[in-house]
Amino acid sequence: MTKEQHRVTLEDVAREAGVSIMTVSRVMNNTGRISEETRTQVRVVAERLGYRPNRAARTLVTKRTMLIACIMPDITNPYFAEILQGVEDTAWQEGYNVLLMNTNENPDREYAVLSQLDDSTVDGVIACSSRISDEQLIPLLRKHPAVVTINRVLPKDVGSIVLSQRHIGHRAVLAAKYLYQTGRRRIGYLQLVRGSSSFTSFDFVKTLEAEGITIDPAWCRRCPPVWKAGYEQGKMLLEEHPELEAVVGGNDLVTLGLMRAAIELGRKIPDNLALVGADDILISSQVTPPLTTFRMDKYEIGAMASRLLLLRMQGDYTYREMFFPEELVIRGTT
Amino acid sequence: MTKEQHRVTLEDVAREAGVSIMTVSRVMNNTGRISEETRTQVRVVAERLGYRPNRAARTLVTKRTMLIACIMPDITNPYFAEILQGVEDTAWQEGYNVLLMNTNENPDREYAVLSQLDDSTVDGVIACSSRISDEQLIPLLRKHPAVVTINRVLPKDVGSIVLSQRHIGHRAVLAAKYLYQTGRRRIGYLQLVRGSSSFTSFDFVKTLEAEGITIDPAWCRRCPPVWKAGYEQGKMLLEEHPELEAVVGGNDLVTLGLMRAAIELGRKIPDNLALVGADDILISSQVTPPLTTFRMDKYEIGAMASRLLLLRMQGDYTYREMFFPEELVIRGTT
DNA sequence: TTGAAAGCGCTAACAC
DNA sequence: GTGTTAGCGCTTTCAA
Repeated sequence: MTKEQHRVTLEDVAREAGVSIMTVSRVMNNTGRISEETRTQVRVVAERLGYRPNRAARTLVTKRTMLIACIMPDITNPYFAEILQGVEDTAWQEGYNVLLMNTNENPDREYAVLSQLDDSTVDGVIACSSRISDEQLIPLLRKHPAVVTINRVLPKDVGSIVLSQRHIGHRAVLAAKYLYQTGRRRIGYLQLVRGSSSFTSFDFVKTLEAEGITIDPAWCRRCPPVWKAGYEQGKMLLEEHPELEAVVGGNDLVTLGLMRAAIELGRKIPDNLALVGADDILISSQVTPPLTTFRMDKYEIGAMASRLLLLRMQGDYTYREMFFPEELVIRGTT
Repeated sequence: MTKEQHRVTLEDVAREAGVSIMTVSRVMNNTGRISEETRTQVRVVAERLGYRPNRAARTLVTKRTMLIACIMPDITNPYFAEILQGVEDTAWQEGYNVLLMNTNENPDREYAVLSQLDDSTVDGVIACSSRISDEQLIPLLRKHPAVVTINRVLPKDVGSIVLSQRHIGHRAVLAAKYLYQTGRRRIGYLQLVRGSSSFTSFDFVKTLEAEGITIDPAWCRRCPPVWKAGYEQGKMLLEEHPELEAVVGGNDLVTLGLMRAAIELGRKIPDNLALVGADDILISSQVTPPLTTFRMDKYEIGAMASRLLLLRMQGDYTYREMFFPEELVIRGTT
């Protein structure tokens, strides 16, 4: 396309149609009272000239960008990809486009992204599974007119929230309890390292202790939330602690990484080692043996986040908290 | 955050700092010659007031949005997720944000998305694995100042392209030839249905015939590019044609769906049925047996698309064509 | 039902 | 080095 081409503006259409630019503007936006005659006339001319409203000009005066930002730790993690799909579909249906800000599990990048963002860029922001601390996150979110977080509790005045587990670490504890019920005693934990307050090994040990389940802190290991790290950290964990009878993973990806390592180390799953994941991604049901994990409606989590954001963008600042229950899916690894 | 809050503008900073708004503008953009003294003075005031440039206003005058659109068939397909990651990382490094337009494998939605987009919304567009026909796609792309496609050939004046196989269907043919070499004769094909010109069963049969390999068209089946469809269509294909010795899949997702169906039907892989996929997603290496498929650098494909787009956005309209070679990865299914 | 004027917040171009 | 002026293309407001 030629770069020098004059962009068709309201003025061009108005001149050509023999009306004022206000009339054209009204026709294009379906606002105000316009005679049927003028309306069609303007429509025809606009069509012929190929008129397209200039988004920046409109935004400058209306202060609405029709854009929302979605901040995600890692879109190559199927868990997040599905959530994003839900976010985007719903936003699209309501006439919004999504600015994707993938942070690659890098807290610094998340911080930079959030700092860069402002209300002249987007009308609202969805922050999914933030990897930065409340101390950093909350002040940044406060600067935005409309905010929804996924998997992060927020002061009620900052934004609405969507959660996929009752409390952080809730699934890990459920998993351990289930493993205990099935007779496993030496239960390890692959804790996700996320730059933000997460459910630590300490929390894991303490919580289970209260339930009468004893966990050796040495059975717990910190691990970045990606497959390769699960494989590497999992291998080290199993080598150092061959006595482990079971491991709970922070997400399915790391659990499957550990499972691969376990198989290479000659462990027989589930007899020799039991495994529980956390978010039921497709791959988990397809490996052998299939992974016991927690299922939740990821698409709907994303869609709900979009809906809650929409409400806020429309001026309804009621705090809302949606909880999507997780369901233990028992498969071949336990 | 209070909605009524007055946004800090250049004027506010200028007044407060006792200079003109142009001086502030220059300081904020690091353009023109400004005395060190004024510069720091302005910076301090801007900082104190929390000044943030208004993106819409800037866009209105500069005609640059600093946004690129990335149109993708399905971000829950790990193949596309990785490409998108490459696109976004590279764009981000260059100061651009990415507008994600996921079309859910729906050609109508892709058409709608592309029609809606214009140069007041984004500075450039990357269309990945378009599912609409050239007749629809090319005219829409021509309206954009800067375009790059992934996996789609384009007239040289429309945009640059990034390809992950030599020709459409190239990998399927390579796969069939490889299967033939390993002794398989009755080779089926799970052809991706994509609303756009794809490599059809007819092409598959014809091309292989020229190589001396005979394929019965009844062994070929059309299939939407998602796991579930691969499972369903795969099951029907195998039930109707138990004589099949091997199947080539249009992508890894459908091939793995078919593999699941095959296992349920009691087929032993690879002895009783051999399988070849097409894009080596993580899951393919983790299933049992691991899938023979083609490997390519998906992240780099996306990153390259961003780079080529950047060149065009900077006014270098040289047509460029990048080809990322695929590599056959032989694993347990053959 | 239509139009004129003003201005959103910024930068380009030119003056001083 | 710094300021003034003139818009970018649109919608809001008010007048006709």
